[in-house]
Amino acid sequence: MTVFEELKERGLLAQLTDENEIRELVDNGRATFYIGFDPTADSLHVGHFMALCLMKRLQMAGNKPIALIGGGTAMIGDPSGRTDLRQMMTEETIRHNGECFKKQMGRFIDFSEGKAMMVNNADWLMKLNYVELLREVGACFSVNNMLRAECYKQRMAKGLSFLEFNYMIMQSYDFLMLFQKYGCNMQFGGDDQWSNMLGGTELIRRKLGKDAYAMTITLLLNSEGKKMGKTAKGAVWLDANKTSPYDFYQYWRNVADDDVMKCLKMLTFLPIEQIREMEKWEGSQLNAAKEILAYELTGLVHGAGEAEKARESARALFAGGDQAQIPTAVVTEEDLTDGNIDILGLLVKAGLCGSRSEARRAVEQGGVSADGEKIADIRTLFAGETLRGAGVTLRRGKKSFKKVILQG
RNA sequence: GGAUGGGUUCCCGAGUGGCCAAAGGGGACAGACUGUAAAUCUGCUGCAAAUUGCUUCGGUGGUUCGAAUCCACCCCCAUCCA
Repeated sequence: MTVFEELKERGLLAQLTDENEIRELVDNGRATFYIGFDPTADSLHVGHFMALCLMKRLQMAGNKPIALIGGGTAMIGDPSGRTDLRQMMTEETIRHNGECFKKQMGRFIDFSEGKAMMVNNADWLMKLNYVELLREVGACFSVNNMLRAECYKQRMAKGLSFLEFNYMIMQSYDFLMLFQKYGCNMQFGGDDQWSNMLGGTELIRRKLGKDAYAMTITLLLNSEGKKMGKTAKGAVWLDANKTSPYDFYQYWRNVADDDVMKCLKMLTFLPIEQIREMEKWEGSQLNAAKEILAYELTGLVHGAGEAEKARESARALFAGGDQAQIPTAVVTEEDLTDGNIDILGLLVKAGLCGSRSEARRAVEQGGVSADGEKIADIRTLFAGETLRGAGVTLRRGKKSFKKVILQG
């Protein structure tokens, strides 16, 4: 099976400018392609992960990836598919975020010896001259066409600033620069980037009379049509400090039945034959598929060791077993009053509840237990000494656990 | 620059002097049922030393015993006109 066929089989491809040409280039390792990542946060998230996986697959097939850090485009903010304007970020934040991105990407993509490269569009965008740009590039864009672009649709109702309107032009200019500098003949990105990407191929055709190609990756939506990798608390991050390996594991362990196979196909590197076998599973058997999915992804992002630990913790908590791997929180003497700490304070300290009020409700509704014993009284006290050594395993609801240990 | 309509809690959205920590819906959280799934039913959803107190309705001042609600100024958004 060729790379292209595999990508297709896995359902990763959404829109392509020229399927045959792209298949040719990609299957023969002749593509130099780029994917842009705007450093809008200090960590990559699941959405970026899909793109990185695609990069890796294509790299393994001999194509050359360029990871573009959008240090310049982040100064503007992509309005595509957004309902409101992004918060403007300072140059300093953007630079910091860019550095974080760089570090994380190095773990997925091999940047050694010309196998891949990383560039930052701040290098050329920041020094652009306004009038020059308008004459060189602005003349190639039709406002009429831009306004028709799908990516602005949502914003036409709520309002779109001129700043953001220019995003497409910046991204198109990136493609032109990469084409000229590095012979980059292809751009990949999320499906919401389609209009922006077409802007680039169009610009290259107009300025240079040459063909370049664009292809989008299917947005990973769950069965309810929402973007995956988002929780109520925000994105599922790849940085272990922002989303712990255990929480990351649990996110995938808990996907809906209807979404497991799709995730396995699109996100893991398991052989497609093996996934096809699993497709026959149904009912509670799917639970096993979810465990595989969670284990595989945690392994890819945090390493096999962490995946193993997360799986053990989960099994321990849900199936009863070795509890050594449960995520822990630490309290100190300062958190004690007269040598004790009450259940509400403990829940808050453990990070299981956001406030004492919330903790109170959790207890009152019968959702809290310590070492397997349900806590019924909100005034329950824990002597500091009982938290030493093995500590106490707190549970809130069905799925939130924390082991609390007293230190110092 | 002018006219009109707006800004309410995580989101949508009601509320136009006290009965308002603020209807209703969504989401989230918890309970029952389950397979760590979905659906369904129930509870719950500002903070706290918790039958009470404190902070919140774009911002700042003011009127009033009392303001999300009235007044003044300001900021922001949409629509139409220029």
